[in-house]
Amino acid sequence: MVKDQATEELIKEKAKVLFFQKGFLDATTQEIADEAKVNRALIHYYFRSREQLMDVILEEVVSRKRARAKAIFSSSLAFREKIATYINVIVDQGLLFPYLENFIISETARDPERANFLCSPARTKTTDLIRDDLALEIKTGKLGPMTAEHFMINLSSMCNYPFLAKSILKSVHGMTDQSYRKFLQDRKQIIYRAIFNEEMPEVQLTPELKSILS
Amino acid sequence: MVKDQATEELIKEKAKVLFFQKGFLDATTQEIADEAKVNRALIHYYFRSREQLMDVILEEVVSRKRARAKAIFSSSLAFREKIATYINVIVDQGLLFPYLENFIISETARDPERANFLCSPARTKTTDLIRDDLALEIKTGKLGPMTAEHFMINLSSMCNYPFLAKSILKSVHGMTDQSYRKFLQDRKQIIYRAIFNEEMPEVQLTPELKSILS
DNA sequence: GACGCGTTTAACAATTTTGTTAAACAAAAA
DNA sequence: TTTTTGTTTAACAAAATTGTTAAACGCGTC
Repeated sequence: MVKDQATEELIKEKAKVLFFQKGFLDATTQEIADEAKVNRALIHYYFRSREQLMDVILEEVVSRKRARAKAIFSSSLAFREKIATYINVIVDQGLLFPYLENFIISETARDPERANFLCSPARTKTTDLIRDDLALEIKTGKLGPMTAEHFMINLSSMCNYPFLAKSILKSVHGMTDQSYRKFLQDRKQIIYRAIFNEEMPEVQLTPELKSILS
Repeated sequence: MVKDQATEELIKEKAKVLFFQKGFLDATTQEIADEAKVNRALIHYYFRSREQLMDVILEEVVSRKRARAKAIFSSSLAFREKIATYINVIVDQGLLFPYLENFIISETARDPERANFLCSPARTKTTDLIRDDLALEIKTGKLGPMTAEHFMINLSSMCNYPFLAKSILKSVHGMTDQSYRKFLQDRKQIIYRAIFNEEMPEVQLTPELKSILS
């Protein structure tokens, strides 16, 4: 026999619900166990320690994020379509898992070592995948001069920050949950136009790409 | 007699060092006491509970942030100079207190109630202070159409996110502490150009404004 | 049915962390 | 000098949280 894949997966899934959807970023092992309706000791049985459970979850979610980005940026889409798709995917994911970015940010801030082995510079970087396209945009004067790094960080800043600062934004601008969601939908257009100063195009995704991003 | 202002202040100051500069976002009362070289019970004597100490610190730092923004955006500077100044101030503050944003984000995420009484929509909002200027920029075609809210959030996203994601950015792009600081300095120009698509102007601050922002 | 094996549970132990309190201390007031 | 008031300390208590363990359980196999 092997370890019960189902239970192990259940624990991870329910922990993710707590972290990414309910926003209990410092949920205790007991709270995780409760959410999964299992005995707390099982968490230690399958993951040894709370720390290791966190590591597994962090690794999974960062991998997935990276896989998505890679799929988009190495697809056959036109450059601006890639960006449009990226914006759509990030914002949609944010709406689905509102605290996922908070989790990543807070875990990597708590222990920067984690970031190192999660995103070693040796990996395929999205910045490398867009460098040529970006250079062309800049050369033809369609975009101001900047490195691929700055470009990607501008992009992900505008996509992610509104989720990180959710409570503040909601209260400063007096938004309800509903108007906040509407606001985030609008941002897709806004972000694209902030970057390219033109309307965001409709993008047809290949079924293959669609499935990777779902 | 009154409570010893000096000791109370010392505790707050040292707590801020831990939170904002050293990045120990979940420092215990003992660690705070150690940093301030005082007995842990003093923290309870002056602030009653850890929670209340956190509240006081959060309130102070958000107030100060808001005061700065208000000073800039109600100054006599030209609109684009205001933005240039804002970018400079935020990035410089970030370099000085690298984890300050992490603190605000994580505290307001942990308990959204806090955000409500920190930034009630009744207050003077920076968005209101730029609305007219922004409308003019848009009307004259210098800027794509967007609300003041989206504009401000684009701006603060690009200013703040790089600090929040510090560890990830450093490790993805293989930066040292030094090259990361250089990178952030460069961003001032980059952010300004991303918004206005032109070089950032030199701004002369009035001595009064200078002192508020120091 | 008894055995073996992975899974699950309840109970326990250890640690960490917060909060309380009584007493010591320092300095100004009486 | 004694008293009073506010400050600081050490010791204690209580709660929360993580990690361990021995026993119970379910189930397929001998």
